[in-house]
Amino acid sequence: MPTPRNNGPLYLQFARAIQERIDTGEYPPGSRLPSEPELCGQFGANRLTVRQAIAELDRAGAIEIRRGVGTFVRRPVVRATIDVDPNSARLDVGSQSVPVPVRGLKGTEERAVEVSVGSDTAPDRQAAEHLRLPTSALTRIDTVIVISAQPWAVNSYWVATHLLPTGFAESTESRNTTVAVAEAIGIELEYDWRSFSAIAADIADAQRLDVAAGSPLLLREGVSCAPDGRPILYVRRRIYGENASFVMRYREWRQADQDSGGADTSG
Amino acid sequence: MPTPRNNGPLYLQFARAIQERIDTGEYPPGSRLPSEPELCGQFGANRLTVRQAIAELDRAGAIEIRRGVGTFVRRPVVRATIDVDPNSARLDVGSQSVPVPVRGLKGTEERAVEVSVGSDTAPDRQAAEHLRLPTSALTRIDTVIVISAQPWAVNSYWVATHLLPTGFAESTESRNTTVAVAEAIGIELEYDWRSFSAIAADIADAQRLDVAAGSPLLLREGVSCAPDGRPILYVRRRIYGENASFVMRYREWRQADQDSGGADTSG
DNA sequence: AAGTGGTCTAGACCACCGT
DNA sequence: CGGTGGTCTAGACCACTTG
Repeated sequence: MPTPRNNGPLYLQFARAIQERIDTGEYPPGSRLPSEPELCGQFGANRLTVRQAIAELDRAGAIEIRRGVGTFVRRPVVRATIDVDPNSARLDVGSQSVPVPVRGLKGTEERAVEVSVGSDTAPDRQAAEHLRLPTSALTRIDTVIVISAQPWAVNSYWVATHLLPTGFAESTESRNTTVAVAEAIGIELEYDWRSFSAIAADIADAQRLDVAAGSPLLLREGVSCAPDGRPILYVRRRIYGENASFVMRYREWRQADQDSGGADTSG
Repeated sequence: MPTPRNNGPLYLQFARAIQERIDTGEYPPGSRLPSEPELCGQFGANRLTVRQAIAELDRAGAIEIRRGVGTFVRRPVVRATIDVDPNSARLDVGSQSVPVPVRGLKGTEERAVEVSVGSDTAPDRQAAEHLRLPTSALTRIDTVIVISAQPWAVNSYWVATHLLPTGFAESTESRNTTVAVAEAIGIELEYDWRSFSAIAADIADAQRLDVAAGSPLLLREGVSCAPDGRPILYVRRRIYGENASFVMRYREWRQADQDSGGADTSG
């Protein structure tokens, strides 16, 4: 009996209705939403339609679904902050020392999960462009950074195959890959550039990060170069969006202009 | 006839299967996927199940669905790059001059879409904390940046209500809000800090940006302060992830160390 | 055992796009 | 017009969590 198509599809109307109940405090943070059958009754709609509305709110990050338990209004997220300091970050010494302000943070490790030579996907071609080499000349190292037994980020590194000693891949387990690469090829690496953008988790990344496909990821790409400027290493780090925030503290830099040599905490 | 629950739900198996066809080049970029009925036949499953697999790939950004036409493998995205230069960006003069390398880029404007005083949602409380004022003392200005008639970003600005002249909201149409605020309150604004992270589009942002709820957005937050360091303005800009990438060119900064006063292109 | 959310089917009708 | 994807229903069975 609801208005047919005046206000868009039913499931969006329901999603907006529930969101409004959250905004007005009718469903406060942490509280349980009515169960799916209950909402079906309230809205007079099929369960699948109601579920579509709920899925919308879930993807939007407004609610948290706990299977077998119920659906709850999400509390505001606390993100880890990582400083990006252009003055101290000029030497690329990697960045495993993520200052994550989360309880029980022990055991940070970077595990290589896959090494491929000369593969040719879209990111491979992008890497080839940045390093000015054909994809066939590159080795790609995929790793996962695990913090407190939780996958925190996935990385892909590309470097010219001829620079790497044979058997390098096997030796990189549980190590900082950037440092390992720099040592292996005997070149001190500097930042060329770094960039930030937001992407959707593809199916492979979603599996490795244990999140839903399409989840927002913070993509941090960059090239590290030799002291003479030759591009050596292309890195693509994908971090689950809620896990991190990169901060540039302009005012602090201004105040401590002559200070230098701070700890590298750039992610 | 398919294996029941050994490899996870059917729709994920189908999604992975289709993704693999894309990765192997069986479905090259730009090509049309089989229609839903065709895929139902291939997989021997219900249309809704197949659609769930397709939706997964859509959210992951692997495909593009054109209603009434078909479903296509997406071509790699070209992102606009925006330089973040800590040396030239010390004065906050706003940043409407986004150098977007997209054809037909004319007409950039920032429209105020909503002004509220003393509202008290989660972001409002965050703003209050950053500006060290109660939420009741703040005015919030929501704007949309439109480029080539396309919504490009949504912004929320918070500033102490008592600093603003009465009737300010009506005068900000089609203007750079940061500049307008700075002029209105008669204070020259500097960057205090800026941060980048990734968030999911909530329902309101999704509507304003004309994207699906849950789409990855690049969140750029920050505080601008008076020359004496007092925090004045808190900004929250949400940009559709595929639209922008913020770049820090360390090597260029190193090479041109004494140069200063470049154009402000920070988004 | 009871209640929650997760998956899947069969079938229907609609909105959009191209020809 | 025919084919595409979008929405919706009714009903079934399953997996998970809690008591």
